Amino acid sequence: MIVSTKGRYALRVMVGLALRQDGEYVPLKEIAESEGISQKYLESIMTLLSKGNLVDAVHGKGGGYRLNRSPEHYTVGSILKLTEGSLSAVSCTTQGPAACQRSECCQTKPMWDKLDAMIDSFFESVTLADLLKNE
Amino acid sequence: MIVSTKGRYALRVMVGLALRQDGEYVPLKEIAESEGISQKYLESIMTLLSKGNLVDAVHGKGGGYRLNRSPEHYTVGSILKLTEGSLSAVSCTTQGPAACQRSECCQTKPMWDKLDAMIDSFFESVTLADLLKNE
DNA sequence: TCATTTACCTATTGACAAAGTAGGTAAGTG
DNA sequence: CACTTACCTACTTTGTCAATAGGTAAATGA
Repeated sequence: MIVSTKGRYALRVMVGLALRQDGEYVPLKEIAESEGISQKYLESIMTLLSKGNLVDAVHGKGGGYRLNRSPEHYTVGSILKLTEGSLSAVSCTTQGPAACQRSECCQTKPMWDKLDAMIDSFFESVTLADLLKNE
Repeated sequence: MIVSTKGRYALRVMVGLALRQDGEYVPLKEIAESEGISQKYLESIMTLLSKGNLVDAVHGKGGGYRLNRSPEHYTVGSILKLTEGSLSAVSCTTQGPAACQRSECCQTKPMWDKLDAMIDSFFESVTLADLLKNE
């Protein structure tokens, strides 16, 4: 599995927020309930999204989270890259040459690199707005 | 990560066997040493490949493993599917309807399905012979 | 036939990250 | 100033991957 729950939850939450773009802030508790995600676990995800400047966060009554731009300006890739460490299909391409001593002569590495590039461009080609179109 | 060491080792071993297609059987010990893989761990992988009928195995002196067809008749997909349980990028598309209750209404699922299909067709499009061409 | 070589089988361990839990602190609002 | 909300730090659980360990069965060559 390339994408963990963290990334998948993040994506679902972003879709959820995109559906209620009325300028209101949505409190974490409400998001967690409507998506059926543990409130505490979701906290760590929302903090990531907030620090990565994908959403605005406001404290106090009437506060919560909301998108800070329109859905077509978020790529799926930008969301996943923030929450997942790496989107690479294999570990040997991730951490530079240190990870695999054989990377120089490895007959399979070019294929992994090609796959990684393909996956990356796929995620960059899909926006939040595209996801909203699906039924 | 979508592909574990099991699958990557399997692929490297198959490439290694493809490079020495002289009809000789190559004992596990020799494969393990030339690839720098733990002998015992490799055992479990070779058993998979043998049971999946990707290689022939022969006991006793002069025995070992060898390919049972030419490299262009092995797709990377066929090798990885045998060693990896699933090549899916996310767990929610894998195990039928039991895995995710929201799969019916999930706005992101169509994207995951599309990605899985893309990855699958990529792996099916590459053969062992293609890997040998790379420098 | 028999010793050696080889593949095959079952179980266990260690390491590590993902997923979720718990409790407290700081900031902002009405 | 009380209440609501986000934010922070740490811990626990769980599960899978990777590797290890020790044995059994099959085949071969002498």
